[in-house]
Amino acid sequence: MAATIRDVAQASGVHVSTVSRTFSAPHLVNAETRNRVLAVAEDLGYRPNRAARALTTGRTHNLGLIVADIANPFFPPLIKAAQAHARLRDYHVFVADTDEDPQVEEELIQTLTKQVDGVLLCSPRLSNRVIERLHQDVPFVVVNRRLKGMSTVLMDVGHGARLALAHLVALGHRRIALLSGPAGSWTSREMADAARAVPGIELTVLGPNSPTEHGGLAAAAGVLAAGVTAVLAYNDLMAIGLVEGLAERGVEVPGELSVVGVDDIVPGRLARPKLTTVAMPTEAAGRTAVDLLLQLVGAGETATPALTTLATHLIIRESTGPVPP
Amino acid sequence: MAATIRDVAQASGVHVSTVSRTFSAPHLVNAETRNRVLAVAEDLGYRPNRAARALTTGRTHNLGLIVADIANPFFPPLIKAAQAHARLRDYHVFVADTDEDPQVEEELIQTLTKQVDGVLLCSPRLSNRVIERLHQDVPFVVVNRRLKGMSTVLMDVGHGARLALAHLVALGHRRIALLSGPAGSWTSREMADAARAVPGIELTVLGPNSPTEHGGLAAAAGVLAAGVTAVLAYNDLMAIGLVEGLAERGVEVPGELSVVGVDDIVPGRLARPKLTTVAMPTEAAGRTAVDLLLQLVGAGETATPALTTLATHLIIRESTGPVPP
DNA sequence: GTGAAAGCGCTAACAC
DNA sequence: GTGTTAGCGCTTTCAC
Repeated sequence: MAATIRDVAQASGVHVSTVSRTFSAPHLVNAETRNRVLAVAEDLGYRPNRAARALTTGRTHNLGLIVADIANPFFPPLIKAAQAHARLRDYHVFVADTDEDPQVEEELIQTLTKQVDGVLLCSPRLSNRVIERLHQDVPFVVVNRRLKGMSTVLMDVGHGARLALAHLVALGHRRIALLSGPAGSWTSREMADAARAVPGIELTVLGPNSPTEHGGLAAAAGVLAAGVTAVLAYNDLMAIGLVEGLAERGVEVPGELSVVGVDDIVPGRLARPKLTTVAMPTEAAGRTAVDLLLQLVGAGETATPALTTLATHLIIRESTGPVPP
Repeated sequence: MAATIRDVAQASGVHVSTVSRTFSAPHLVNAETRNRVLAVAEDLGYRPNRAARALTTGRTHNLGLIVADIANPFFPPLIKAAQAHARLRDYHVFVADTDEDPQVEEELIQTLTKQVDGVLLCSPRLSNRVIERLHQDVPFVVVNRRLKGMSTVLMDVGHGARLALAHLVALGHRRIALLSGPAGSWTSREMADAARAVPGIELTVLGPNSPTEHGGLAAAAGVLAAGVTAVLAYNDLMAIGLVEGLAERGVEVPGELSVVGVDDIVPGRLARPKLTTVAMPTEAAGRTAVDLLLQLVGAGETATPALTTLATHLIIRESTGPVPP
């Protein structure tokens, strides 16, 4: 059985409140007493119970981080950056995976709510209504989704899509397909809006698709049927799957069809042809999100939501080339 | 402000204990009363506070999962399998990343201890001594590390190494290098032990190396200096980095040198040449670990540690070939 | 079937 | 500088 504050109090001949102070407000206790308490605590292997502490203070010093799919290489750099950044500020980050399921997402948020001081919501799939309701119970920072009244970190994927399309147009492409992502994805809608506004191209929007390798693989037939010469995919995973699907059908990339992804994940750099992609500032997003969240947590009721938009850029590699004759 | 049990009690004209029972032992309360309480709770948006509940019951219904590096594609499938498996049993899994830092690992375990019912330790880097000490405060299941007195899930990487080596020997290789992993890795030691026992080969052990793409890249020079014709790397990431490093030096794989990885991660399948590798049963490991942990949690003090060893197998792809003449 | 009361481990006034 | 006391949100005897 782990030692409690009472055991330490008893063993060191002081009262529990003194032990409590020794840990949460050391300067308020006599150096001599403090040392004795500390020694006894060490001896008994006592560690303050954070959950119990949270019950009275209302502060857990934990943050929750919810992602749709840990297996998507897009998220780990964001997670790691957030964790490292939070740790410097004496906060711990607990990650949970929703498996792209809104129901699970809601359940996880509910569970986390009382065990953390704030939640980082990455690319949520939940409806605005539900998010707003859940928001009443715990501070949120939302990444890659625009929600009024909530602190938000956006990656400027609209700009990224324009860069990608400009690159394709410069290579001579006119008939271009956009492989959209999951329903409910802000990023996907943002890309589509940006793409539709680009003049001089004939855009076909295909989707929604699963934001995975398999989603891209499954989309290959539709892409060929659409009669386009270039494709902008919702993300790199989908782009990689598409390239595979095309290869299976004997279609060469970039010889016969150009493909651009979004995210700049590691596998995109490893695949052949190396993937041309819109790079997303995932690490900066993780750090910024933690900053905004801690700001909210510190401010309490008076918190003012903030919006940060992070820049994206295009990385040209091998999966794009001139339009075939 | 979130509603508490007291708000619900007041609003539905019953006492808190009845509300409590409605949620934790519904069969003990009159159907009519129960429905009224449920309706009021729903109305007020009441959710039982799990942290407070845990304080009295000693059960949080949360599990902690500690990994060295979320960004290593080896872990996500294990994490996802564990989460899915746990959810079916009404448990939530919180993931934390140690960044390969034993100090951080210890800190995270300390923090998690009181907020979860048990911890899944994947490929821990901590010393046995420290793990044993921490184990006194919370049930552990350890994955890929052998610790007496603790429930353990092992992947039979020794057997995998033998399969890989046999494959290389069959291709004519005799001078083979083993790129070992991080210090403190059970997997790495296990591979080395198995490899050293294989007769008829001349083994060079190189390392320790960082279990990342960069680690493999950095090892390329040493591999060439060793004058071997084939390499077995600690994991796929390292193997991929090695292939890159060799390519930079104009050495072709598998033409001039054969490379085998371990793990069977997605990027290994995407890279060119496609990586020959020892497949690890990561998903089964995640599920098994949760089972063992829940068994421990349910048993309380009387828990008996169990050991499960999971089989590995070899996947031959393109990064291995006959020894050059 | 429901109420009353004690208590989980801790903090935070308030006394002294 | 330290002790006393109440209470965070909940469960769990024990009465009734």
